[in-house]
Amino acid sequence: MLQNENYNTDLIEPCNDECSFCFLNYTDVLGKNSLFRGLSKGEIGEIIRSVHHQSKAYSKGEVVANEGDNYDRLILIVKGAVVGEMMDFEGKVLRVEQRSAPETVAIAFIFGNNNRLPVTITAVEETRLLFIPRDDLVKLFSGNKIVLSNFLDNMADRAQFLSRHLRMLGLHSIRGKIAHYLLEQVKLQGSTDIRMPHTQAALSEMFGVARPSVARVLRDMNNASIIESRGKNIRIINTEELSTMLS
Amino acid sequence: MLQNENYNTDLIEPCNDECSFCFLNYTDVLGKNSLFRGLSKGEIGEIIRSVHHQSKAYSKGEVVANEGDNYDRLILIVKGAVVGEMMDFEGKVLRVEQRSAPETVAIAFIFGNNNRLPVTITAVEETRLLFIPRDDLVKLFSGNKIVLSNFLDNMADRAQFLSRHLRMLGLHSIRGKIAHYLLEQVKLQGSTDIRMPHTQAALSEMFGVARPSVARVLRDMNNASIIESRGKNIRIINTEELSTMLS
DNA sequence: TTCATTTTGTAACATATGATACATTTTGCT
DNA sequence: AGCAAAATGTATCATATGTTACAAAATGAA
Repeated sequence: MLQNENYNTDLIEPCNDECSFCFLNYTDVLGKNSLFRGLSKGEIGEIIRSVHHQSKAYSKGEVVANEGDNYDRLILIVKGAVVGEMMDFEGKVLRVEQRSAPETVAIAFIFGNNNRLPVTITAVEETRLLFIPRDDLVKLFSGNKIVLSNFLDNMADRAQFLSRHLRMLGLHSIRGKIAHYLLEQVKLQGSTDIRMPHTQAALSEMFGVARPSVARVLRDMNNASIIESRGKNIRIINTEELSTMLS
Repeated sequence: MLQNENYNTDLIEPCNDECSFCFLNYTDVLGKNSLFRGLSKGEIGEIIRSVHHQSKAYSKGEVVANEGDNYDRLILIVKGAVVGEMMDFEGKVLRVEQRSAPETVAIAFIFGNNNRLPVTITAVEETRLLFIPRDDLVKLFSGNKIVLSNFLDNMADRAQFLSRHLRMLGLHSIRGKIAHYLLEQVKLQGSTDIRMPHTQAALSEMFGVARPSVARVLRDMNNASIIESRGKNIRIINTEELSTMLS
């Protein structure tokens, strides 16, 4: 198992008072992070300046943190994207979520009585993360009701996401999962002509199924004239039929 | 679908200043709720007295709230137990969790941008619940750092639970799920001679599988001399073999 | 103790999905 | 444009699981 050599568990030293790197480079993207919604750039800059924090770059494929690691800090994505995955010892992967700048990472697990990371976090492209330790978060909450409120909203949104994922995994067959995914993409892309943003391998990891089984279901939907697919490009022909697969 | 006739969405009127019913009857059980860990009974009584709240009784089988309902209050179980389940339109059920006094209910979903209940909550025995609206919670947090800290821990614990459930549903076959359950019961009951606290029907709903399939896997484990089962009474014979099913 | 209800056990068959292997097509980099 | 790597497509067979029905055993209430 990869050792956590990049994820320092020691207290993070703050940048110096003139840390122009963080202030100048990150307040723009942090301003778009829902944790700071309702705050001005000046206020965000003041927050970054006043808390311990660390900025670190990761290359594509590099592990940020491992499943089971102690998790007691806030991670903000200021550039790039990461994926969170659960794995068993036989190499099977359950891909939970990909998060991109300017979002947070695994915000729901910072507190609690057994706050260990339930997923392995890996950079999927050149990525830069900003770390803020939990104690500094708590202080921040004391002094800033807006950040606390935003934090509670963020945690709740993550719990909602986990519940939806739970529902999809526990109530649907492969066909139901794929139908759900396609309908969601139709909604997101605003058209019945969509291009899947995930490979079939990624879909199989999201749904906990075998990759050739995903291909087979897509082919069967083709043959049943429910969709018309060419690789990642898919035209939905029978939206209602897809919907009935979700019942 | 059952109408939500018992779950008033109007602002909850507080008990009067001499609400002996709540103070005398509930501070004992509330004192055992992790939300109030670190507080004295006097402090808890003062909290209950100062927030809007409502107490309501439910009979066995009565629906407390439906999946999809707006969810903007704290529910504390002062007596009895409830179950949270997801359902599709064909009657398939995914049982997420049963919660008992003195625990909270669905604490992770009170805040957020789309705070709808992801489960239907039903009383599984004679049950009494205490409701506190979200706005009063927010005020409580302002004045009490301990309750805020406990609340964040509670939310994080629920997120951990959802993640473990997600992992179990997404990475394991039926055999893996049952093996996991049996090993967990061994741990909880402190013996390899256990009595399943759930019926096979309940297990099938927890795992999202068919009830006769649960029976078949248990029989197969019997035949393979991994367990020795008589109804709900199970003796684990080959703990290592069960463990390998979780890899 | 009795009895109705609930739970468990099981069979038979159908369907779904996994596993493995490999060919073909697409994509991204140089 | 070319080429290597990644992704998709597909076949075949095995295994897992669902469905339906019904019998037997266990449980809880009277």
